[in-house]
Amino acid sequence: MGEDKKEGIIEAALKLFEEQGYHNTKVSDIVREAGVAQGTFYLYFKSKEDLFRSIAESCLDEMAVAIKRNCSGSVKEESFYRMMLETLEVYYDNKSILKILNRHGAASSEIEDISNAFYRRIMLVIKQSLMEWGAFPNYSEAQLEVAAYSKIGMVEMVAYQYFIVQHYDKSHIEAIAQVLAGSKAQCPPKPTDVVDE
Amino acid sequence: MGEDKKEGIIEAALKLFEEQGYHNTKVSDIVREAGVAQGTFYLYFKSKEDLFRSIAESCLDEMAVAIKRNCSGSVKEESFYRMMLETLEVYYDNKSILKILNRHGAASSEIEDISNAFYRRIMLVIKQSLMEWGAFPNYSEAQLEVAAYSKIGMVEMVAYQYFIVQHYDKSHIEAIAQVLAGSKAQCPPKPTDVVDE
Amino acid sequence: MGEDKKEGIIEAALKLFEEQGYHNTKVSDIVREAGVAQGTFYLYFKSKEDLFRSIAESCLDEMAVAIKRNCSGSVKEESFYRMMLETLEVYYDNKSILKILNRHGAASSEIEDISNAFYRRIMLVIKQSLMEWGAFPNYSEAQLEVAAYSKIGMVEMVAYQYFIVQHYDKSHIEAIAQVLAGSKAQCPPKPTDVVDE
Amino acid sequence: MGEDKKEGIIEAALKLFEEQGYHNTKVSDIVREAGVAQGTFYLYFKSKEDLFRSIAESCLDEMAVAIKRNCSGSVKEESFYRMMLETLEVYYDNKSILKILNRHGAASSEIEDISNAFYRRIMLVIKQSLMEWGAFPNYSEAQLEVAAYSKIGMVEMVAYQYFIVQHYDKSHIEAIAQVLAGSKAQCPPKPTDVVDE
DNA sequence: AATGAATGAGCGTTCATTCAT
DNA sequence: TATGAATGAACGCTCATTCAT
Repeated sequence: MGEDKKEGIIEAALKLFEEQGYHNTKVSDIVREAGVAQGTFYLYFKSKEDLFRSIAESCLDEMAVAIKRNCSGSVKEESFYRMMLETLEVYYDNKSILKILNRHGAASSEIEDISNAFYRRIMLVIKQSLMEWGAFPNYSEAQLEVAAYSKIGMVEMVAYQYFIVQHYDKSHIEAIAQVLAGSKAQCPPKPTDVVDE
Repeated sequence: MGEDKKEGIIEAALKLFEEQGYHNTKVSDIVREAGVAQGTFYLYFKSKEDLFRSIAESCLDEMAVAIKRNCSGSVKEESFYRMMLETLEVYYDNKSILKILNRHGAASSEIEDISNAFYRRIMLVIKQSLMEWGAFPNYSEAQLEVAAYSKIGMVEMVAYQYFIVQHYDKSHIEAIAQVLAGSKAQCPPKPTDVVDE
Repeated sequence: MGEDKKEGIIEAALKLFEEQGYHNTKVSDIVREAGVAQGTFYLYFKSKEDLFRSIAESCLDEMAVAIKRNCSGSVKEESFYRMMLETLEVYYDNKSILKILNRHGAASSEIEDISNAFYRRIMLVIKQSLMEWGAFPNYSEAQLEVAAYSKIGMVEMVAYQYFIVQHYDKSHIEAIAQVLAGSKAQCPPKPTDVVDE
Repeated sequence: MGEDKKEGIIEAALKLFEEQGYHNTKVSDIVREAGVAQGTFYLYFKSKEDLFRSIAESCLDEMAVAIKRNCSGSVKEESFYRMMLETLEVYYDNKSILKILNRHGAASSEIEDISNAFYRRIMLVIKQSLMEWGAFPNYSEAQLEVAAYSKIGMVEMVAYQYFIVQHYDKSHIEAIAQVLAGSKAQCPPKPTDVVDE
């Protein structure tokens, strides 16, 4: 039953942080949303920032694990397209944390560190794949890292622009991945029922 | 004379926002740093957020103008490399605002809108260039937009990782641009005196 | 068996109150120290203050009884010296409660009343003795009371200064009592290994 | 005008601390009593405890100065009687702080230190006088210190019992001092209009 | 224009107490 | 009797903003 409450607090916080950002969300908002008392919050988290750190940590870890699982070892023909696709899907599934961190910032240097560690982790996965594929045979390690970071940047920016700013749903992922992979497949036009706000 | 004070406040704020973020910087910090009185702040800015908006607006506008100037019309051989290089340089010169927005977030939906408008503006510049170059002759408008956003994502991520997280100086810009442009030139090894923290 | 737990709580509280004072000691500290659950506390005490009252009451009562026993009826030569000595010993043996009340206060008017009643009780014992000894044959009742209170003040201040502030051990009690009694016996020099802090 | 507010806060705090004790007095009580805003409090004091420390420090310092001024150098016939009288008067005039510290405790180890330093300071003044008077020619330094502390204890206890618990007014000071000095003068009976509570 | 003392709404956190098991 | 998760009222403190000078 205790873990139920903890889960409820995390879910409430995730929702509110996404909607209004970390600084605009009060602990009182979170506990009201979660249906628990003010004091209950502090049974499970040392502080509001501790909650955020905990959420960021677990979400980013989950993302890193998923990306690693999806992107490693697949040395097939369309490898790069698949990597983009799988990574986009992970970003889609975790757009809450993406939105929170991108729109509202890290809120503390500890969370910043966690975020930076996340990027480094993904970068290493991608660098590893690039090496295994022999994609850039004459690149140095340092160059491969730049290339890997640039792939992350591509995915993150389009994920942010299309999933968050423009509210695209999952049906466009493949078309977007094809563009990122350099393929020429048709990218469907922006749906008319989805308006930028 | 009044404009001197306004400039002083802006500079102080830019410095402090970069060092500690928007939410950790108090108006009292800004006026102390600027050497003016508390009340003077409100002669020039409606609120703390108004100051941030004003800073974000002008910095991003400056960046957009610089990128447009540097990236438009240059239909030469190494066009894409030049675009990456020029854009990286603009990012380097404006790494303060980049750091503030990436690390600490937008702090209000108005600033978010400004930020999104900035990306859209840059995207249009790049899309225009891609069209002029005939880089992707059979891409639809929508696909070109995805491609353009992905370029911005590349630049922004590497600019963040190398200029901000790893404190690279300007001397590495060309090498990084070459990787982003897909060139094979040697990327200089990470300087030993610069450590990731 | 329940009384074991009650005793444990009282001992834990006495220890913690002495170390950190009443206000700095949480009920959760006490139950942790006593090794019982939070709720158990309220089986034995109405409230945290009720516990303190209970402790103060029983300690002060014990002291009053001891002082009365030691100081009454002994109409011998060195009467006054013996009174000072015996009282100092009682204070020494109860320096915990002395420290709590002197350093950290009464914490409620009820406890204040208990403390005041204690002093009045001791005062009456001493007044009685003074009368029996004929120490101040021409003093009025009121004057004897002032004299009695002044004796208590003497003992309490030196007990506080030497037993609590300066951590003197029992071996100096006689020397101190001699000074209080106006005797000329040698007061041993302050031990060098005990430093005022 | 700023110092007016600071004074107002100090006076309000002194009054409320005396009436209800440090822990029962909220900052909101103090500012309401002083007629200033909540934030104004923190213009003049770092914290609630800082205010208490500041009050304790200045009151005790004032007392120490007054006692030293009154008790030093007067090597006349009735020296000891005068010392008791003057000291009682200082205690009477500062019964607020006496009441606060005795009834409600020191509230922090820093304030405890200030209090202990006060006692030591007074003790040294009294010891000095005892030496100058040749009151105890064959006492060691250590014995003189015990004697000095015992004098302070006498005064403090009777001051507490008569000025605070029993609300005696200034008219009884001389009679009390005579008893403390060992004189035989008549101590007036307890006034009937003043009741112990 | 410039000042800086004053404001007060608002928030994160604590902790004595309760109650279902 | 014993537990310990849950409660919620209460408080110290912050800081963006105002305004009399």
